[in-house]
Amino acid sequence: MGAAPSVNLASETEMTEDPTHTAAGGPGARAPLTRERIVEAAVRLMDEEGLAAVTMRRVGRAVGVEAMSLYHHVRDKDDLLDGVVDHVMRGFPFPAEPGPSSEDLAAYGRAVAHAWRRTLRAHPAVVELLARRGRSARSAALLRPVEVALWTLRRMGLSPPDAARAFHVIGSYVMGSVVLETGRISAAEGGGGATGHDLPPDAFPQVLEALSYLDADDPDERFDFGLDLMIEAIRTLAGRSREPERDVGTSNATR
Amino acid sequence: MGAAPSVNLASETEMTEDPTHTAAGGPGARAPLTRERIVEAAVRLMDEEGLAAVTMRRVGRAVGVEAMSLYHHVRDKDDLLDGVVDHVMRGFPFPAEPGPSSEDLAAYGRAVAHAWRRTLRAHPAVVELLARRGRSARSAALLRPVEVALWTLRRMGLSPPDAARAFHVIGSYVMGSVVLETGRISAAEGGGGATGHDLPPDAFPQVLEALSYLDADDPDERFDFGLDLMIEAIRTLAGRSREPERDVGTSNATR
DNA sequence: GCTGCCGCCCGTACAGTGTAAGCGTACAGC
DNA sequence: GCTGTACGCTTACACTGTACGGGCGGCAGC
Repeated sequence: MGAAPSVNLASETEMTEDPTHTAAGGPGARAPLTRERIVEAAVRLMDEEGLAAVTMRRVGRAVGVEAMSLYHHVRDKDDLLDGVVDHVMRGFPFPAEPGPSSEDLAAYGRAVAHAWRRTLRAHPAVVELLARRGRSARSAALLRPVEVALWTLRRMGLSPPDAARAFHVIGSYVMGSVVLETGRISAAEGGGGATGHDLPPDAFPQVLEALSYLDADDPDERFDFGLDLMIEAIRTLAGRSREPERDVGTSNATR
Repeated sequence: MGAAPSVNLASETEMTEDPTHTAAGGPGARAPLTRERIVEAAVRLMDEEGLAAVTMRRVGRAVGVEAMSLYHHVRDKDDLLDGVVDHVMRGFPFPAEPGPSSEDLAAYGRAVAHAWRRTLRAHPAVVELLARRGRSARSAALLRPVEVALWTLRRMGLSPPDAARAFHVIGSYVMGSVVLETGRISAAEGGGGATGHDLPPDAFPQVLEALSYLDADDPDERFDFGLDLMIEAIRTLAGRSREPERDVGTSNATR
């Protein structure tokens, strides 16, 4: 966790926030209650109890304040959620700069994809937030990793339109795998097949068999399986795109 | 009071489903209000105004009934949403049976992926529902397309564990692409950059350029670009898997 | 006919949501 | 001292899901 709050004191969520106005009589304000503290509390709540638990009143309680007091630091709830996305993306673990060789760049691309995956899996609910707001939540913290990913694809030899396409493909894959996996997880812990109708045992044999394999597999290896596939394809595509020797970056858009 | 629905609201309403108490001479009950009608109204509401608009009261109004009356046909709201997923998946457009050749099977696989994509894009909110409930919503209507997809992969020559993996990869891609695209769409129609801070013009040049390409591209072609990539990879994987003397262990086949 | 009965629908009520409006108070500058 | 301002609190309103109880209509038995 790159941007982990060093304070880390709490260990207790809900009520631990003390009055705090007893502290120093100095010029300091009384227990700041900054926007950042609010956002951090919201992130914690989201990670621990899901997006539905992120409620103005719950967040307020977590920072020791009434709900309406939050509105002095966030415009409304959407603004708070934008702050949550921003805060999470500010923790994006950028990999170390790559070398110039094709293998280095491929490895770097893999590392960037892993960083995305790690970030999203650490806070699965942000996927829902990203899907919900789509384009409106475009903070610098969110765009920087996108920029790096696109830059990497260009460096691997893709033309601008191909880089955009490749980013969309890989991004979709990363996003979707997080959706599928965390959906699975939350359902697994959710209470042991509550709804009732278990699947009939003999219909859907393929599904039954596949489920056992999916459960047995390591999700990370499964993810790499698909990722390697795409990176390999990108390298061939790049090679084709670079055909006219030095001339990088022009045309060759449509295959 | 209860006997006079003619005076009843009817004013604005959602869309005034149907009169329900026409004629009334026959032996018929008074417009059954079956679970199916409720689910259909919920789907319509979800498609037109988003998942947040699916409210017991709103659904009730759409079928001409008070909210509490719905509870005689659905256990609770989650049950209703399960019904929504079920109803949508029952509309899955199964492609025609394939021939036995490898090309036919590949084309069939493509068609199945397209059917998934079409179904999800027609009702984008079900992605959120699937992600939220994950495993608990496993009706026959949902599992049948999964079974077909797995069956197709097996037919293409994949071993059971490879078929499971490939399904996960392609499924993630389909899911993710729908998330990205519909997120984009809903944001585009959502009100013209409401939040405020537009991105600084010169930072993130790659992002800016990529956005223009992504907007210009046809989403379906972009989707096919990634899909073909995966199907091609599957065919090689299948060929390798079916060849006994060639050891499958090359780095990404079996791990 | 009448009398129960029972499935369906409604009205009311309660806890919880986001947030608009106004009040109280502690500190800054004078 | 006084005053303006920033911040937190209280109250209030329109919503949400749903527990509870009551009423109305069509049925079986007689």
